[in-house]
Amino acid sequence: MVTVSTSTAPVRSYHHGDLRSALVEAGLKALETTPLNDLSLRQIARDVGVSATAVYRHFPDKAALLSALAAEGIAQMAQQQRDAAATAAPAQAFAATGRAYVRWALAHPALFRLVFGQCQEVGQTVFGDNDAARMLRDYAQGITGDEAGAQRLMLQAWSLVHGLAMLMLDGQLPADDGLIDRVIDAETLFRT
Amino acid sequence: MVTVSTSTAPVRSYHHGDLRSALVEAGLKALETTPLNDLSLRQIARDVGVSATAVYRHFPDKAALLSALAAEGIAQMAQQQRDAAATAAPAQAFAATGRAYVRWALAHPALFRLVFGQCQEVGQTVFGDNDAARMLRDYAQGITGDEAGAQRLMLQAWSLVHGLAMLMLDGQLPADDGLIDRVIDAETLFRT
DNA sequence: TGTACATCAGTGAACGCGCGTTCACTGATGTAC
DNA sequence: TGTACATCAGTGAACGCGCGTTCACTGATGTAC
Repeated sequence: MVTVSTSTAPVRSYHHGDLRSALVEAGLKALETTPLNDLSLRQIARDVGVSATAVYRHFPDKAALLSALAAEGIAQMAQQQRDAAATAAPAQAFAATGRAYVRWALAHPALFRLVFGQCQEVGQTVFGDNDAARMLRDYAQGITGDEAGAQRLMLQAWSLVHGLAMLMLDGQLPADDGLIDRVIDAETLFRT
Repeated sequence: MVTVSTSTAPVRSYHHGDLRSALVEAGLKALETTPLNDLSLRQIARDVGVSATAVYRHFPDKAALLSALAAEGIAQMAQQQRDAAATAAPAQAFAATGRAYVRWALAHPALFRLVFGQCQEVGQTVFGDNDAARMLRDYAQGITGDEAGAQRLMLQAWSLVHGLAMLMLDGQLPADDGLIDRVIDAETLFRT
């Protein structure tokens, strides 16, 4: 990350914008092992090999750095869902997207919490302006016919997968892949 | 709470066990307005009018105090669900229990998070040894016939209400009573 | 009924901790002449 | 091709904060004789 420098001069090995990316990358990496509440600006700076104050050249405050991490998380999650939908059989696409949601949450617990966490300025409405969401909406529309029914189906599906993810993350349910498949089951779920 | 004492002697106005109850009560009250992460042992002691160290006469550490709060929360929540199930028409009891789950979460956000939160030693498996859970299991059994189907239905229902509660608490969905009713709808949900 | 004593629920002072953030600074970089 | 200079991304020291917890203590209570 940081080139070795024999002088005591400030490290200038980052081109414009590079430290920002490095901080985001380090933050995401830290979230793989550190609970969200324990993630500190100082630790991220340390991981990158830079003073804590350097962060303030690129983010107005800690919340802004977390926002950047959340944005990255949302993008990653959406990508994974799109992939899952694309590789599944059409009739399975809806359920496959839901399973991808839960699997992503289990693979990135702290980032998942950050994305959906209380931080008002971060999460906003995660869905709605999203390719995956549009695809799901179309799918729901196709099942139910009417728009109100599609809206309801969307909310039920989102609640279901979000709740399953949370219960597993919090240790209320075993984080078991088979269990995910059983709960998110296109055959028995949301028949109309 | 604390009787006025003119001397500088330690306040001895609590009979045996009373300070413990007072601490739990103050903790629950604090959670009505304080986010879970901001709840401190010192603040609870201050609210009761007692030194922070006095807490250690009744709880080995902060986690134990939080455990006591969580236990109280679980009991309250179960009671509310039982009431909801009892007053609903039989065909509506399942859905009514789910709505009570979400409404309780919205009414006690921080306590809800504590109950289901990451704290391993606190939450354990919240359901399973619970009257309400047994009632729901019987109900699910009646709908599906087979045991595996009942198990699946339980998990789907729990995930749905838990997810809805979380999404509303985290500001991803409006905390709207009508929305709860629309999403947890016995007519359209979990048909078999 | 008095007295000696063990118990134990309180006390305030102190500890170390890591945090987010501010401050005045330094020195490499790029540009204008 | 040199030189003067503005810019700005870094620096380390310092700030105040509130926390959970430990410590030696104090003094009211209840009991045994």
